[in-house]
Amino acid sequence: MSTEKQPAGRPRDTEAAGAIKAATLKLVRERGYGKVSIAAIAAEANVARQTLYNRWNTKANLVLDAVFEETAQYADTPQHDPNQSSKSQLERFLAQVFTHLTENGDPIRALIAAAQDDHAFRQVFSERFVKPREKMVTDLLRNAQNNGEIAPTRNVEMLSSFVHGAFWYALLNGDPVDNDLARNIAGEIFTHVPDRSV
Amino acid sequence: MSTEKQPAGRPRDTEAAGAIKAATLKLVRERGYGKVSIAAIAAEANVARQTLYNRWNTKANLVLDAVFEETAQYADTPQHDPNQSSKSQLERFLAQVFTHLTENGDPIRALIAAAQDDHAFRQVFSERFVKPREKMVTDLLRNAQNNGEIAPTRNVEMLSSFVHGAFWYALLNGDPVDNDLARNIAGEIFTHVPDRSV
Amino acid sequence: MSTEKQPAGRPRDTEAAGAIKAATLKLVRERGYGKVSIAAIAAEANVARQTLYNRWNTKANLVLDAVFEETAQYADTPQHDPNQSSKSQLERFLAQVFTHLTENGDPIRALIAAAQDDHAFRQVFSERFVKPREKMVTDLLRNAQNNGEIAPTRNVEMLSSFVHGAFWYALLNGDPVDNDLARNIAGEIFTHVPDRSV
Amino acid sequence: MSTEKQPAGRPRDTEAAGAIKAATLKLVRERGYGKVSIAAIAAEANVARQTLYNRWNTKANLVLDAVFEETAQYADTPQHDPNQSSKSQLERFLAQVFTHLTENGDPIRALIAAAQDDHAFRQVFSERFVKPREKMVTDLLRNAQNNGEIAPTRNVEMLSSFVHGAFWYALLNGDPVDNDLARNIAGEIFTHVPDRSV
DNA sequence: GTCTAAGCGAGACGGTACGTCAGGTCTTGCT
DNA sequence: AGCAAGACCTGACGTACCGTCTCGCTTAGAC
Repeated sequence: MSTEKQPAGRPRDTEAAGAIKAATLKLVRERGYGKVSIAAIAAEANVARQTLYNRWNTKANLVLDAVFEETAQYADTPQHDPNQSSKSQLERFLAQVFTHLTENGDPIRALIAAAQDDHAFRQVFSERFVKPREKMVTDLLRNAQNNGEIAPTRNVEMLSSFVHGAFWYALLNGDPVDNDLARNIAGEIFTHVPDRSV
Repeated sequence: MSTEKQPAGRPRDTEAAGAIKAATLKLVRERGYGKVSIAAIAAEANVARQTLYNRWNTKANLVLDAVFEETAQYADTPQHDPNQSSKSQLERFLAQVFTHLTENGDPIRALIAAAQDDHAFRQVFSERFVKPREKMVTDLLRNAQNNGEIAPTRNVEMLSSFVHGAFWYALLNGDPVDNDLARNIAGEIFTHVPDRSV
Repeated sequence: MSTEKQPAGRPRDTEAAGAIKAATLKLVRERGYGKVSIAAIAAEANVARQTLYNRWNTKANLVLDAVFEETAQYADTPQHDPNQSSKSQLERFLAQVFTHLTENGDPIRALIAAAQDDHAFRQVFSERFVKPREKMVTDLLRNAQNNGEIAPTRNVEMLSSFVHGAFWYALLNGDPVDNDLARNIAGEIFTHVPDRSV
Repeated sequence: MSTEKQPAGRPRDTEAAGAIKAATLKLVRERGYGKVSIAAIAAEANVARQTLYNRWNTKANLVLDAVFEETAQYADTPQHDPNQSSKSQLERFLAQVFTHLTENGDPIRALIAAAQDDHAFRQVFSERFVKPREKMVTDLLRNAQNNGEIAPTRNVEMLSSFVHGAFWYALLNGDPVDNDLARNIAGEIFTHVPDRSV
């Protein structure tokens, strides 16, 4: 039972949005963000150029939406599993993220790049994409801290920054973002645990 | 007596290159990378557009050169000073880098952005800009490890990644890159080893 | 008691047509034909764009109707008045037409312009607007010829052409279309009368 | 020996202007003014769209130039020939003009139409196209008046208006503009003076 | 009193053209 | 051979209209 009344006028083509996002991801993956024109996306989606402008005011916002949709599934907070060490949970979470990141590396790097040129877009990108992912890791680490897997003196926010920073750094510098990296990050974040005595 | 024979024809205007780089930095700082056209740079430098193309094939390369020149002074490996803890050395080094980074935030973020769209440029940028800076930190940390300020089991490369990743992450997300960040990074990297000397 | 059966469905809004025509004339007079969009007319008339398309298939046809309505009153054949010379009758008729023409100069010039681009419209425009007015003058002149006010050898159709041509020419070239012109035209058409002997 | 110094920079492609004008005339004749886009002209002329914008700011101005060039040859004042009656000279002049007019009817009607929407353009069109032609006829008629072929009481300007008006009227209403019209116009202008020489 | 048919307001849609802007190349005369 | 100047080709941009369409709602006569 929907309480939302349909607005006046012809309703938006329900398939268009999907087709456009799909076309966007496809082309950006194939050619790279900078080499994809809005006209090309519209053509690929079999949609008028204006239709696209009706919904997104910017290529960056469009790509953000497209990637975001693809990505939404990975945005669920990883379940806390008392049978697994936090280290292993982090590693598995990162591995999963990295898989997606490797597939969509180009669009995502393009988004980060686009965000550098447009303050407003950076806000949105941060709000919708960056912060939620950061929070997941922070939560996981805080949990670990509560469990004693991380020393109480550590700054979890900074550790979370280390985690994200490490793979952003790799991603943006063209270094591989893979299972090895996931293992190394997790290993180094939790490595100090034995150091409890110090 | 120069051993280099002057090539035929009019020699290059020795002042042009400097004027162009200065104009580039000025405009990019004022308007942001994406809103500066090559024509605008040439005009600002009182130089023909072609003169610019004679020297750089790309806006990105030009900005890279411009920033690089400004930046060269900060690229010296920090001297190892046995009277200071490595933690304190790292913090001071980062603080110094961050000062420069804050001034030139926009051009540098633009460079990182530009690198995402152009593989070749990413190589050059990495080679000339990223790797040298990374090495300084890695060296510093390795030194600390040799001194016992970092446990021998730690992965210094990954720690270095953490350091750089952390401020890239902050930089690219519009978070402040300041002395606080420097302190926090250094603090968290060296957290398990009390800062004896201070 | 109307013999026309009302067709099924909701009847047309009786006020819409009038409002649209009024809005059309208003806007065309204010901005000029070329700078008025159909959407603007619909907005001005507080009517949906489609309502407009339900009644006219073309901006030109709409303007034609709008001007035609305004103009219908001037389309009555001037009464033959035996107490006035034909010359004076022509002059008065032209003066009357010119007054209206000066008020509605822009829409009418726009109609003539529009007619140049669209053969079908030119037909309609000619049939509904041009020919009737031409006939009035031709009739007046023929009458004058019968009265001996114009030599029997003259070609009245061509003279009528001269009359209309003269003020079209003035109208389209931005020259004033006023009482002076009316007097001059009438004067020159009837000037040869004394020449009867030749 | 040209005193004009070449301006700095790459000189304009000398062939481009001609090619563009030729393409313009060709397309306008084929499709009609309203159905020719600037892009189509550029394509037909094998020239970049921008090149066209570099030289003309408006389709109307471009067509004006194109037609004007084609037309310049007809702009010479007809020589006064004492062996021919002015009536016959006028008829021959009109016949010549009408031939050109029939060939280029569409572009010229389009120019007249375009002039109705744009005040500035109407000025230019009048100055460069209309007035010179009007003057030729006026001169011819004045000459005839001096010769006694037209009564001294006649208003030559108005007669000239009749001549031009008559064929504009025919042209704009889709009536034929041919030798018959030329003969009729000349005949009616000179009607009261027997054409002695013929 | 429902049913059916059409008009209406609103606004999305596929198109076409517009004028602008930027990038990178080229072609002049001058230095 | 470099330089200033500027034209050229290319291609993308965002905007404006056009004429058509598709909704929900309204307004009538027909059943």
